[in-house]
Amino acid sequence: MTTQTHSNGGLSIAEVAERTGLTAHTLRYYERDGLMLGVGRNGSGHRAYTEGDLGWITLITRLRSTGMPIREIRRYAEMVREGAGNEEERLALLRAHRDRVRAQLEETAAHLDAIEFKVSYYAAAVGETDPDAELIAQQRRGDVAAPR
Amino acid sequence: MTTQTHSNGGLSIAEVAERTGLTAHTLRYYERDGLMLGVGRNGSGHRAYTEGDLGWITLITRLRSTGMPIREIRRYAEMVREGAGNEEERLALLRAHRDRVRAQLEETAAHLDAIEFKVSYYAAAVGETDPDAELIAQQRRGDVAAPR
DNA sequence: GTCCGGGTTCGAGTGCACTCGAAGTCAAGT
DNA sequence: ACTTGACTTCGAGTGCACTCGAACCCGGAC
Repeated sequence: MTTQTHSNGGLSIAEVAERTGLTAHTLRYYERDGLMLGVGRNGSGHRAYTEGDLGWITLITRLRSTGMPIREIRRYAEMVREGAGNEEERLALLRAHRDRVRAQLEETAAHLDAIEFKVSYYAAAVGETDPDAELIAQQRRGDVAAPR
Repeated sequence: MTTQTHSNGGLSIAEVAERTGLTAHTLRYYERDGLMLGVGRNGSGHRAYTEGDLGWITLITRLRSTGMPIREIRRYAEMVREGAGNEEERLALLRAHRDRVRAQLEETAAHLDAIEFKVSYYAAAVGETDPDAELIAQQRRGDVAAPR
């Protein structure tokens, strides 16, 4: 059997798992838990994902990996399922998350700085030249621009 | 009773909890789990933290909040407790973590971009002017420099 | 001398996000 | 007809990092 759903009515769970990096178990779990917008079935009762579902899963992945809890994603999914009329609420939810992510990003950057410093310390103690340490020192001094 | 340990022999667990933002429960848990370097006790058997302990807890917090698992912090603490001679191994551990944090930071930044985009989309749909969206658009165009 | 607040140890409980196993179905291949 | 393998649902189990409760102790205030 190919992993393709018959009569080309969509993507099988195995295909979606491969493309998204999630497991089939996790995809079913998300659906059970109300995170999906409604996944269709084919003649044999197998899930048939659309390209739109793929995009939605990508969004879920972004939200999850930036720390949004499952239950908040579920709330968002519920709003989307309800259809037009609650855009303001969706916007508020997304903005709140965006603000958290921004803060988290800054905090992580600060922690990273401290960790870099410690690495430099050990590199010096070990007598090994840390190529990164010198680069960072240059950036701090303004000798070179920070990358990206 | 003040929360200060008697005869000024160090900081009480309550003081450390307040200063670090961790709970007393968590501080005991970290010690039990081998994350600390050896916390002293006073005459009554109460923990008496030093300023050095404070610094170490700060490091643990940074490592934890950047995603280092407890057991890896324990490994690091063990090496520090073993004393001089394993600096190269400590360095390797820190570098590996640093690399993960760098990667994580980039990934989060990318996800944030996508979320910002979605916020702009909804802001436009709602007909509300998103002050941030315009700023970001300017940055993308190069009209203004990105902050910080 | 009794009370009280805050400390102590030990072990069990919680919340989150998966992760897995069991038992059954279904369509295609031989 | 039978086997195979990927799917289905359902519910239970796992790993991580705390988090909490119970039972006890100890030093200072009243």
